[in-house]
Amino acid sequence: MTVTLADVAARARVSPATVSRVLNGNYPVAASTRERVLRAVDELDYVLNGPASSLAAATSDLVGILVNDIADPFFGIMAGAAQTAIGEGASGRAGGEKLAVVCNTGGSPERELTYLTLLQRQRAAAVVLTGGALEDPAHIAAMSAKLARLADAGTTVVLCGRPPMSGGAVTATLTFDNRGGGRRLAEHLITLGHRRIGYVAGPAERTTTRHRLEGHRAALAAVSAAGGADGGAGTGPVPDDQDRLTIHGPYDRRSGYDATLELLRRDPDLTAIVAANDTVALGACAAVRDLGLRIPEDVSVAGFDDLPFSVDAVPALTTVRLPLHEAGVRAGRLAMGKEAPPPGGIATIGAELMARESTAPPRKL
Amino acid sequence: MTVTLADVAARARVSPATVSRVLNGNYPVAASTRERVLRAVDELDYVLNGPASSLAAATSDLVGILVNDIADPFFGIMAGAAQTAIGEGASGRAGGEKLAVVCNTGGSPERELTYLTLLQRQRAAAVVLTGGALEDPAHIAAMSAKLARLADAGTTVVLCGRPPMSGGAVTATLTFDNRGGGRRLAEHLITLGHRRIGYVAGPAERTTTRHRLEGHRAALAAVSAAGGADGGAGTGPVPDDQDRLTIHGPYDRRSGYDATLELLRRDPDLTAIVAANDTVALGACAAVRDLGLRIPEDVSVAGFDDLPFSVDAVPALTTVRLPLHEAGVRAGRLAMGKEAPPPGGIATIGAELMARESTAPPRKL
DNA sequence: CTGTTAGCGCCTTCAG
DNA sequence: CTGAAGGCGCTAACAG
Repeated sequence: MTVTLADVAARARVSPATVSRVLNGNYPVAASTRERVLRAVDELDYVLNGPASSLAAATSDLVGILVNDIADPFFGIMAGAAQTAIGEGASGRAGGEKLAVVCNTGGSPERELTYLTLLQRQRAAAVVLTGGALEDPAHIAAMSAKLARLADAGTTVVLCGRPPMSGGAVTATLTFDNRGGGRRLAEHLITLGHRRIGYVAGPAERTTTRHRLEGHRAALAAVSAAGGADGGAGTGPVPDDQDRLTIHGPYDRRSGYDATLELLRRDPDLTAIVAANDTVALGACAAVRDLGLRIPEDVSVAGFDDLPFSVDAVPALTTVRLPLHEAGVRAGRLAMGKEAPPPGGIATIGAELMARESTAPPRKL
Repeated sequence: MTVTLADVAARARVSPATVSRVLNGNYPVAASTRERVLRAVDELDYVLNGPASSLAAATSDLVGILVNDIADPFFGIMAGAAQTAIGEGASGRAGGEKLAVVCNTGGSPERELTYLTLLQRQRAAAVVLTGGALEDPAHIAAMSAKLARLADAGTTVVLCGRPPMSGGAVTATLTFDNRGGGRRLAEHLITLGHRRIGYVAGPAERTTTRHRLEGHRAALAAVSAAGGADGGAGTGPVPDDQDRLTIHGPYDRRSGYDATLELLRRDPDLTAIVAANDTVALGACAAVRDLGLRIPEDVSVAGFDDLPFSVDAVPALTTVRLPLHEAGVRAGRLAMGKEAPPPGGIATIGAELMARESTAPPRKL
């Protein structure tokens, strides 16, 4: 029924071994012979049997890219970039094409592990893990173990937009400067004069959430430490119990909407809201408006990530730009071994403040 | 080095065949034996060799989901839903999990074909093609041939959000009513009194683009046909040369921005702009504002798809809702054979008008 | 219910 | 540069 390598060999009047060699292009073959084989392949419409060749060669051309939420452009942009970087470089049709493939964990630790097992089962050539990680110790241990096993089965492991992991299983790590971004964003607001700032954080237990929040609080703490001197420039002191001004929730607009309503209820004097990311910020904006308040005159709002739609928000959203595309491309190249890992295996990717119209000095009281 | 099925068999003191049977769970095995085998699997940390089992069984647990642009939530939502529908149903750890995997073609016909070949090579269990198709005859022929080959190699083929293809290779098709959606959106504008409507279309040669545009024009043609009677209700007659009021471009905000500027230059009396999708509409809104015009007082703007951010646009975007999540889930279930194909293999999925604040009656002249 | 026996289709030494 | 032979790890009939 299905045509095999042997059929091609027969038609080209060579041995199966020769056909294999021209198909893999990793061994010298006479040009005329190659020609003949290629023609036979075409005529027979032959397609290599992946499982068979993976079995024999003990490797496959599968590369897995794990994302937390495929419907979120944050991941879509990185994954698309990585996939492109992995897929290209193979000319024409058959070559050493890798099958770059994205797996959506939905943020579930079980699914993350399951996908890794499935990928291990397929003997994947490489695995790229994107986005923030869960901080649960049990899960971290399970992940480390799994990655270690993948690594010594020959799978390259790359982390993209995720903090470094201990244990030598990871080939390269590209980590975002979420802490620095959070800090710069807070400093921007502080400079504008804000002191009472509400924070709609991402899901608890996630590294991204924690780092952004830490940066934010560090900047505020610096103001408090400076005391009356600097504090006087803004609208009063920095509130003591930051926890009361922080609400955790998922990375969606609903969370931003609900949390903002609650935050403004807890403290109607808030002059600014910082959101976990741009999507959440959109929800926050909607809530502020529904309360009859203006942005930024009454309340400033800021996001994180600088997704494509953020510049078109009204008013244009102040946010922190992460070079998602570049990071994805680099992760893809790293996974393919097309690029040397950074010194120490870890590279930190900068986060740049994008000050736009959704933030302004607080209204004079 | 790596532990194999035989190792597990030895440790559990059974034959390899028995181990295989408990792992695949498709054959009766005594509970006590199963227990013993499972324990051995755990102790040895055994992971099935995918390629080997695919080779022997002549099938694999890979399911491919092809998307045109993974960074676009339109595809992300469908793909995520499909992936979830495919992945679930397998309890615990090892079971008959499918590896649902998304492949990003970037809208390139070559990559679409390449991915199909790669999936064919892996002997994928099913393939889901999402989103609009290219109308190039050569590409259609190549796709039909490729899908036919996949189908008779036992791969299930499902189309999701894509028009039906001739040839019996496709198991099921879920097609969006883009034409009806385009028509209803235009009718909405016409009812409001608009007659001079600019249209920022998607890429030429794509079915989605054509269908939405056809619906739009059909509605306008109906007004023209009605003549002065109905035409008198709006701001003048429907312009003759619709082509002049239509500009094609990619599905991004930049395209919406640039095209809107050009459209308004060509005809400053335009009272409404319809965009190919919501992302494009955002760009159109930005252009309208940058021109110093108000939405919807001076110019109405409408999108298509109803992506999550559209309700938070300012003003909230009038658009056409496509049930992307539901369609994705259904496509996933169809691909897994968990659901019977619709009668005739084809189901049309409705598109619902979401009238919001970005559209209003045109300003009186 | 469980063991035995053959391959699945290809890659990879090893000769020539 | 090319052919011959063995085996990758697993599943699928068959027996028992």
